[in-house]
Amino acid sequence: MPATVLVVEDEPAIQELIAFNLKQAGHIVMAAPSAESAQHLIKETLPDLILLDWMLPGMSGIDFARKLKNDSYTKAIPLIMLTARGEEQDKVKGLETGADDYVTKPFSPRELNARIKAVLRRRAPQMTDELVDIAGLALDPVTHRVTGNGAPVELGPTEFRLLHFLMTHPERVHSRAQLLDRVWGNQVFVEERTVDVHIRRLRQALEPTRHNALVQTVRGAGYRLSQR
Amino acid sequence: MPATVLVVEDEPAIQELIAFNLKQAGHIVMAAPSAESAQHLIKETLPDLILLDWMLPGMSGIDFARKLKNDSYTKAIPLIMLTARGEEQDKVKGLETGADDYVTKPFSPRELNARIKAVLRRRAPQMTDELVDIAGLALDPVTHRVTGNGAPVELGPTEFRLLHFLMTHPERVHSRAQLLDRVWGNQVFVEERTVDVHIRRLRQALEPTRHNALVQTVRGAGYRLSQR
DNA sequence: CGCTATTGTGACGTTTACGTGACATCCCCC
DNA sequence: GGGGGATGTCACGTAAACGTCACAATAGCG
Repeated sequence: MPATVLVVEDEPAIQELIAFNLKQAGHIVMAAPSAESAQHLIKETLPDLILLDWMLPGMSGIDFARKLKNDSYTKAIPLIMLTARGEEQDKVKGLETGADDYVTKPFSPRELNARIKAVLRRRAPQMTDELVDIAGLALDPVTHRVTGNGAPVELGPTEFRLLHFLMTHPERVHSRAQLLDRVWGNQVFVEERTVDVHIRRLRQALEPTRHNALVQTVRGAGYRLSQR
Repeated sequence: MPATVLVVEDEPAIQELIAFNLKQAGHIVMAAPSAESAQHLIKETLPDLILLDWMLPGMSGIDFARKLKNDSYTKAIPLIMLTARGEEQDKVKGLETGADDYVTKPFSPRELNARIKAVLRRRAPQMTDELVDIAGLALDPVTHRVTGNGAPVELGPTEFRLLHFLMTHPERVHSRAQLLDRVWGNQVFVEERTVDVHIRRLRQALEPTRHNALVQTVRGAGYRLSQR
């Protein structure tokens, strides 16, 4: 949930205000006063989100936005434009910047945070919402329910995500590092052995329906979910 | 017949105008400035109606409409296209892609509301007006009344909408963010924990008839309405 | 058959998420 | 303009979930 946000804004006061708020919300903030200086910052750090002021010295925000959306390297980065009231009617009209949202100055910190959250949520990697069923073990991402041969299985959030990932990638060995990446998220610092503990908890929960045998240990490599 | 409407429109001025009018008419409004950003929003919130601008940055409104109508998941959602004057010759094309109606810019709020009402009446008998009954808990959207085993249940407006949404989308787990989108509207900036408070008030109101057990907490995920 | 690297397991302290009551504010109707 | 319901937010308590460790068990290897 904490994201790296690049703020491209030439007015120091506004820039600092935004930065302060974003930091409060737990995000990592980078700042650039112009499009030019923002360029290599983007290439270097690949922020999760860019806040781009409409009016900038040098290359305007519009042109910069267009440029970003034309570059395959930066195209996927969500973009929120900051516009001042009065600029919208004429200038926004007909533009094809590909911005994901707009915030009109003056804005409240709460509004900004909400919009950021919304934009980040929308590009969230949606794992398939389809029901997975392997050997009588069924996991439904929509209802968040797991059943073994019809009998309900109780899982904690992490065990649920772990099982979901294993079931959507069966027959394949996953190292602890890979599991940490895909199940925990790549920006967390946890011991690799923690995976073992959660695997155990998962097996324990699957024991009543004998489905625990599906979760297999591959010595020296990691874990695997397999029917055989 | 309050409905949740998604407005896909890239010009903030027009977007805000439409949103204002829809809210006046009692609808819940969500907005997205592009087809790409609208996609996730649709999957998450299942709006009752989509207002789609003809001209959009990135994927055009036409292509997006076609895509929506080809997806079984979104096919049933009524669609109204917004076209600018001079694009009229394309109306036919728009209707061919599966749009249920079109509105030409500039339009009057009255016209827009009328067309929305017509489309909703024609297309969505399942969501808007029908009485919902789950395990003896009955909710009537028309009379705005809720009864548990015949006994009246007193709810505030927000709790009513919350319960209505949960009852029309049962078994499914809804994150706090999704509930904020669907029950509050995503242009309202409210803390996620507020959902908890309203869930509690809802449970409290349902307590006398033991129907509070229908509202379940799914730790780390959200809330769910279920018989089991 | 014994040694060692690797994994299983139980326990424990800490963190996080949720439930709950209180409160301040807003808004509408009287 | 004032009173009451509705709403959003905060603070606090509790219970579940988490991560880590220590030690036991196991498998693989020579």
